[in-house]
Amino acid sequence: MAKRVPKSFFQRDTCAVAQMLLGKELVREQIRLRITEVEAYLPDDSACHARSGPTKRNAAMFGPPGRAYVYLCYGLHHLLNIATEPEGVGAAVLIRSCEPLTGHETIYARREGKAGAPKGPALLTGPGKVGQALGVDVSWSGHPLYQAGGLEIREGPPPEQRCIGPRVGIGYADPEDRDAPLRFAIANTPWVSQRKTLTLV
DNA sequence: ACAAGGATCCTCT
DNA sequence: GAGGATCCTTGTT
Repeated sequence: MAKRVPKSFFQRDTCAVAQMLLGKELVREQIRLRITEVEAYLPDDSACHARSGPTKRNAAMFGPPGRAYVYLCYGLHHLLNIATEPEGVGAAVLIRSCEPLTGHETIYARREGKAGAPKGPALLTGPGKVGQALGVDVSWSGHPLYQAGGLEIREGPPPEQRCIGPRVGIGYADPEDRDAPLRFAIANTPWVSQRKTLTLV
């Protein structure tokens, strides 16, 4: 298995971390997911949860880089983020989509709803689905992703080509933040949500 | 103490 | 393409 991404990887510009996360692997127990789509949430960003300063919910965003920030969205979806920037600065990268590499049985079991787990990319293209597949919840906020145990990020082959576009679901943000090209995805893969809004880089 | 709204997903038309 | 589910967080009174 590939080695873990070191702590130093996360201590740099949030946009750089977001783009370099494409192709890396999220590993928990027997599940391995290739990261295919991410979004950057920056300091001084009206779309970022940290925009109003630290709170009980977003505290992990202000913590040291390389740790998980998991929060509950719409009362039912657990969204996985990775804290970036030095301690005291509120910024993070949201994991939007993944391609399953191993652990399909567990993923299917966790994603199974009334109609069963969907076949194909609908299985994991969306941040709520990724959180569900990995079995994370808000208690994972603050968990280090650069050390053994629990949830880890490991090296993987970088994408040959990338896509870029505006972020999803942030209509409440200021126009300049709402339209900022801070969403990154691997090109030429079906494991990406909302592909039509993306353009090749 | 209260009201408002959300970094989504799924189903139905 | 549109709407409901569902409940916690946040800012305000």
